Amino acid sequence: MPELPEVETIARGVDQRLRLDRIVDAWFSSHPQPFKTPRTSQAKGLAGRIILGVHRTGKHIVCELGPAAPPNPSATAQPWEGRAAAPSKTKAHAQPDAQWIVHLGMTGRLLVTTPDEPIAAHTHARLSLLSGRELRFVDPRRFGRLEFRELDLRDRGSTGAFHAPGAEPLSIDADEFAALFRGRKLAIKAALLNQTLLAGVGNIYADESLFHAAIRPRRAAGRLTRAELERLRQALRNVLQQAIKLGGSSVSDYVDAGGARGFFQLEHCVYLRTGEPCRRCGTPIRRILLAGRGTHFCPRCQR
DNA sequence: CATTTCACCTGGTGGC
DNA sequence: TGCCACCAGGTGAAAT
Repeated sequence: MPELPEVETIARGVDQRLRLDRIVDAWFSSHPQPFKTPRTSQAKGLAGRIILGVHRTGKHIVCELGPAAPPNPSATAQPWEGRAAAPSKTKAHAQPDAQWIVHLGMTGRLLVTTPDEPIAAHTHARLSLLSGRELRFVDPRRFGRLEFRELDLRDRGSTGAFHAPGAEPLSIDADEFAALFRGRKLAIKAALLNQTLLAGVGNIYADESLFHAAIRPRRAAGRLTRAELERLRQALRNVLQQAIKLGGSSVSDYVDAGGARGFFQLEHCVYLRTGEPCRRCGTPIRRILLAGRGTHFCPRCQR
């Protein structure tokens, strides 16, 4: 489900709730698909580690993890009875030396729950935490992926050790943005969806940003004028920022880390509005197939 | 190399 | 109610 705004919302929600909490134990389902790193390695690698912070890159959620053994020897002697994610100065200064990387695929959810919360169907991971809560990964279609990696010495302490390959649409400048599409013959919509060019744009925000930039999805990426590309860059940035403000788009079942729905679906101008009147000109929104994806646009506003 | 197509999954919806 | 076709936020491998 999740594109950049949804993934950002979830990452922030998990970060707020679980920063400086500690993973006590990890359970995983027996389905093989979600595990980019073998389940057993993940379970072994995660157990006992502290969560130093959680952030987004592209459509990936990255949990920065610290050592399993508390750096303060006196803390080792204390039983793990703390209920809150009680931060201590030593913990706060610890450097990440491992990462848990979550990709939600189409239907993945990452939820912070109480342990008594009923286990949803298609739950593939449950991390129990020192605070008594759980971090759960639920994914009916199993397109999501979980990965655990230890950082080598070179990457220690740098929160950027894992990067999505493409550029970040919220921070890319006009020159870099234009360069991404130069000489390319594929449709601009297909280019927007290519994660090695731009990281984080999916079907909803590709369609919505092309509408706001008044550009037809089928236009060849390399044939757009500099002015059109700049319109597109700003439209994309505005749409993504607004969507983050509204907690993402809940089209069918998206919810954030606390189970709350987003509201940006109320602002959609074209996505899943086939046949409905364009919000700007009243012309019925058209749907075509492009790059194998449903593609929605206004035939009058978008040229 | 650039680009397109398809397989991977389950579930919801709407037509008959 | 059942059955079926079609649709769905993503991506990576295979084909072109």
